[in-house]
Amino acid sequence: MAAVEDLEVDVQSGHEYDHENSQHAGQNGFSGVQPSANSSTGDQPAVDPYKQRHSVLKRKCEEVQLTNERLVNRLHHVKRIIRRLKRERRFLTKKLDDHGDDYKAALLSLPEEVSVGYQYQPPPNYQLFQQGTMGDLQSYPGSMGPHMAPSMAPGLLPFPGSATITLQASGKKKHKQTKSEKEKDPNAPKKPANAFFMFCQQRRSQVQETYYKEHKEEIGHHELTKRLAKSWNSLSSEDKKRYYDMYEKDKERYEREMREYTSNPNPSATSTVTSAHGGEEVKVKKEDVDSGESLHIDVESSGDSVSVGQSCEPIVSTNQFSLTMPSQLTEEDT
DNA sequence: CCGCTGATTGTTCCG
DNA sequence: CGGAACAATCAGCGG
Repeated sequence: MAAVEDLEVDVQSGHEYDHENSQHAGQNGFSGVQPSANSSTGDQPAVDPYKQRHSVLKRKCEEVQLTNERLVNRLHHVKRIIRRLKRERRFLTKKLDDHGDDYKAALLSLPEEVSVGYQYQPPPNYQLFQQGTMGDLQSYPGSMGPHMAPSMAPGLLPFPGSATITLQASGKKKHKQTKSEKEKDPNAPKKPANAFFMFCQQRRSQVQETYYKEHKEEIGHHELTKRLAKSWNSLSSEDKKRYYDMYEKDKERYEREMREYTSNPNPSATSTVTSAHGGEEVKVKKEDVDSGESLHIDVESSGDSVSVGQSCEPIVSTNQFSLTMPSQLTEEDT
């Protein structure tokens, strides 16, 4: 990658030019083989300068290829580390929740510091860990033990920002051909939105409003998603439980619709039932008049299951609450 | 104009 | 078990 920039090579010496020297070089970069006053070309008539150049370039290409392979390996390794650390985080937060520890306040400052400079923050016990006085880390689920800390050292991620971007870009990547190509019926019931998505649907407009008040401009959707994720992560477990319950309700809805869909794959019937999905509920509450009808239809169509209707109510009520009490919600956001 | 991308977390499914 | 896909959202961008 970066080695491509340094392809100006002195053929005779094999050394790379620095940029100052290369200014004296010929325009084609072949100055090393150009006949000069001092070079006695007659001494080495058999050596083809182009072949020399070719071999040097070939060597350079191999080096670049090697570097790329190393980077790819490193990428896989870092991805594994990230997964393990996520597992560890889940484990630790669960433990802290079990102990009733108020760790959320301490966590709030961390993402900001990380987001500003992508500086690696060693965990509190990192020094103890390095000194070998903390063997407890081995008991973490998925812990890599002694290998974890060195691999997360800042020196191993020379381009912190780019590393993150690369991971995310490669992480998402393809939803092109594999599963979706099999049979993606547009009339099939939508998958249930998970707890975080439920949370997003509820809080999206609030965060948008808050941002607009603060910055006098519309929030970008990526920034919006980041903020939602941040506030989701700072949510207490009982607050999250609300949304997990909503997910369970929506899952019941999904399973019910799937049963109907598999037994009677009638496009018109299923499409109306699908409107009970969480995403529709959010759209609904934006438009006052239509919302009444939509909500009504949702509850009616759900028939025996009151669950969908129940899951609707908190959303609407919270949103109304947000409109009347914006200040408190702003506090919640921050 | 249509379709893809990205930013996020959590769940499910497949190899 | 790991990783991909997929749920919502929509501005921005490319073809």
